[in-house]
Amino acid sequence: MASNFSFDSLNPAQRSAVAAQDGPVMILAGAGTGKTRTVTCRIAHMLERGVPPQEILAVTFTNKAASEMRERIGGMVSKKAANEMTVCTFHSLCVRVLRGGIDRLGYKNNFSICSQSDQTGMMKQLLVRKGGKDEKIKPDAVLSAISKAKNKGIDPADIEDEFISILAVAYENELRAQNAVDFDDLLLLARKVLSEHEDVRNIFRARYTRVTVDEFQDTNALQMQLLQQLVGPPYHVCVVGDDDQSIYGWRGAEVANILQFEKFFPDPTVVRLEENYRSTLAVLHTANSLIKHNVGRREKILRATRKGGEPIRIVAMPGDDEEAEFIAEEILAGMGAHGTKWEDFAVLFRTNGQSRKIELALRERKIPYRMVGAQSFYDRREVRDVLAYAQILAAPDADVPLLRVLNAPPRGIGQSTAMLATDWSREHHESVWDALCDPNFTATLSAKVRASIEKFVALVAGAKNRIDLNHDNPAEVLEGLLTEIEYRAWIERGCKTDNEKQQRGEGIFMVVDSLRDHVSKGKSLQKFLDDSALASDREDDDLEKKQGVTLITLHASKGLEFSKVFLIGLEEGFLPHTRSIAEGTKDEERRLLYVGITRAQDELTLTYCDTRMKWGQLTSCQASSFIGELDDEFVNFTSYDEILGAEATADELDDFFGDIKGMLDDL
DNA sequence: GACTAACGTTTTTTT
DNA sequence: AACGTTAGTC
Repeated sequence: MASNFSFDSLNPAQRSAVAAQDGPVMILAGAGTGKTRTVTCRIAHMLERGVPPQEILAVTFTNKAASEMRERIGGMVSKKAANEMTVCTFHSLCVRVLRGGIDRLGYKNNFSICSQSDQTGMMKQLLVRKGGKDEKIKPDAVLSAISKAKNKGIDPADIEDEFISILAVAYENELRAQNAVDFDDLLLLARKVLSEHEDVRNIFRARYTRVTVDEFQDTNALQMQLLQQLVGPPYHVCVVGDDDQSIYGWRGAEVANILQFEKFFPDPTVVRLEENYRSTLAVLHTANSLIKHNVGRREKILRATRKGGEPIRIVAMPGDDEEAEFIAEEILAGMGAHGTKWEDFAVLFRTNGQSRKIELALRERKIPYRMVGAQSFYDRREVRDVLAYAQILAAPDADVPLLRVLNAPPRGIGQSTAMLATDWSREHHESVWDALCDPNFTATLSAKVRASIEKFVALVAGAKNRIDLNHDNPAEVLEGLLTEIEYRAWIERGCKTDNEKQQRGEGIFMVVDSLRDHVSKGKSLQKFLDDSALASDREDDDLEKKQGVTLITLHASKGLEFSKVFLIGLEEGFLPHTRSIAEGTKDEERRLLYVGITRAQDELTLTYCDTRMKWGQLTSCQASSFIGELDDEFVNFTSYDEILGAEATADELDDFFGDIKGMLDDL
């Protein structure tokens, strides 16, 4: 097989990772150590050795990562081989398992997947129904508790908190009644099918003889169990990750998977990639000095291949306004250097709310910028509506999407009617759709409402028949339906600005167009809905093609790199975040800062403020205790005033910063 | 059933 | 400060 990579381009550690082809392998890949290159080379080598591409499975965390990996391998070996491999997320792998085998667990094979917003909608209703109004608890909090329980293998009925348990049981019943599964169920049920049905398990074990898992530090307990079902002896499994970059513990990621890998697979070959090609020694030394404060990690020290570098600046700011001004001015000044591009700069922050002032300051100076992952495409109202229409065309029994569009646009079926229909459906153990179709139910309503319901039922049933019986193009049917109900006109009426009008119109168009695209590739409406439910919201090319300074949360920055990084708001309460201190997860906050620091290739500036506007109120802030943990060999302490040339003798400044450093050390 | 006014809330985010 | 939610009114 033709291949386009050579061992010569790899360092010894990377080479041994590529060479370790058999049995369990764990690659501990520190930040910037050429992880992706190593993994793709390893798979390319696998193909070169004659492993059939169909037998290779690579699991990633996001769809984006999956397509990137496929592309890179395609660049090294043949495109054909790359396309014959399975590269996907855990969840889409599970959909593959379940679309074929879920009937063994008593579900119908045309189950629908509950998205995040579907789940929240369902839980909101359950809270109302179960009298959760007085218990001041939010739907998302309940769902997160249920998710954690599911991941730990706890039965909903056995959840300790009684009220959560009641809700969890009701939630499970609700899903079951709608023949729907949530994201956790995908993993849970796939594991169940594989563990309880030897024939299914053997099919998959024979199908995939070589398994690679990327971003292994982000996997949860359930994903680990699934992996164990999927991989049998002789355990040709390779996991890649970095425990120091585990920042998703709050949503169930188990660092234990990587810390105790040998417990799950026997005698693994462990390879450490510690040679960093990304950052200067100054950046790396500072990052190392921070992460050393975490206990119970896989000991590894990143070595810089790039010596020296600009010192790290830690800048004290009087307030968040000055912080924003300062960064904007620094970017302008930095652009003076020859060959510098806007894309070289990134501003990293802990919470999305912190970006606002930065945005304003950049906009004032006409500095182009791109916000990563702020408003997700699939959270947009019109997108959710149109998808809901598509969902009920595929399966009208899905209550959540049905209720969503029942009166959007308004057609005389309001909340009270929706309530009656829901109650009726529960009493008769059927879906809301069934209730709407049931003359016994509609007979209980006023003639006016009955007429509205009949019209709606005819509308949906008609469209569905055109797809199912007539085999019309689902995209055209959906578009026709939207036109008929004048959906777009209704949405536009609710817009305040022309810009918003255009945005919403585009959203509608994009969903329909995406469906049309799927259909043209021979995929079903069902497949389109699966993909949409599992899609990462990073509305792909759009953001990547955008030019400008990057504004991004620390979480979203993992895996990226920038020449010049500003990390703002290094204050106690933000980083570490108040809530994480309460939850006792300060280690993870330290890793978060570590991830942020290691994004920088050349220059790094950390800032903190004395005061900050918080919820419309001026509050005073304290420098983050993490600052005191940084080794100061390559660190330059300074302040807004000093940089702006305020009067101060060198001695005074030394004393001042000596004091601050002393105070921080005492913390 | 639709519209408006007061109210309360506010970490990170993928599947 | 800004957003979404809810309660009250027409």
